[in-house]
Amino acid sequence: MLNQLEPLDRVFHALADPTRRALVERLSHRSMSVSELARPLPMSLPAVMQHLQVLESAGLVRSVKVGRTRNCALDMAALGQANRWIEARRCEWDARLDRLGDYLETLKGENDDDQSR
Amino acid sequence: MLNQLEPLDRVFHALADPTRRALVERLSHRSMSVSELARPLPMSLPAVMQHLQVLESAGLVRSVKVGRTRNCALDMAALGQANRWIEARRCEWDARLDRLGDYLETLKGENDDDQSR
DNA sequence: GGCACACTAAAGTCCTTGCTTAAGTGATGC
DNA sequence: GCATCACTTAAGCAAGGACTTTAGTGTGCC
Repeated sequence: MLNQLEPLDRVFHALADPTRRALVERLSHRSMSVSELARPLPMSLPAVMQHLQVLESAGLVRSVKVGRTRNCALDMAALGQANRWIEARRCEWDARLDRLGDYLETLKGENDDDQSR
Repeated sequence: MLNQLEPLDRVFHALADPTRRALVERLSHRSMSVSELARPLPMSLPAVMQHLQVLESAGLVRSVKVGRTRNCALDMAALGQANRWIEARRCEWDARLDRLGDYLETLKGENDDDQSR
């Protein structure tokens, strides 16, 4: 990774970890505090914090400190970015299949011409 | 990462690298040989091979050897998997917003009741 | 005030990644 | 046959990731 970390790098990297996906999954139901998120997980609280920092720097999670607790909420925008990249690939893929289909149609047409001659 | 690598882990991890996304992007236009994929990239051919192996083990790319060249093609199925995971999060998020909306409606209704008394 | 609670920061360890170079292997073309 | 082309394998290495433990910091409650 020679170049600056692009947003998509951070988003996909954040989602590549099962613990972080589990956090996102639970936050998609409702927002929670750090310790509430950490409670069911088989690791230390600092570890969970670090995962949350990864998610936050990817833009997937936003958090605000209220008193001594930090409340974490999902931010769908970053997920939307990832989604759009994937959708763009599908579009190009479909366009490719269309071109292939057109090409085959052309071949078929030429073949018909040959036969009608 | 204590547990076995889940499919989604591999897919998102594969997509987290800009070089690999570029490969997927070009393969979404048309399939290519390894050296054709490697030509524009500023790294050695073994490095590109390793990226392709990551993509292939994630199920994003399939390849067949024809003579002495290996032809690589995109496999949309794995991308679909990633897409579905993201969509599922969005659904849950929307459901959460609906519940919130219902709750606010309920409050409003109760408030109206109070006023009509 | 003072104790507990909810984080936060720092340092250290071990494993994985993303490259590199060098040395194969196995078709293709003359 | 033999050089060339298109990979393939292996080894090595610097950097980054996923934890840990230990030691703070700032709030809330009695």
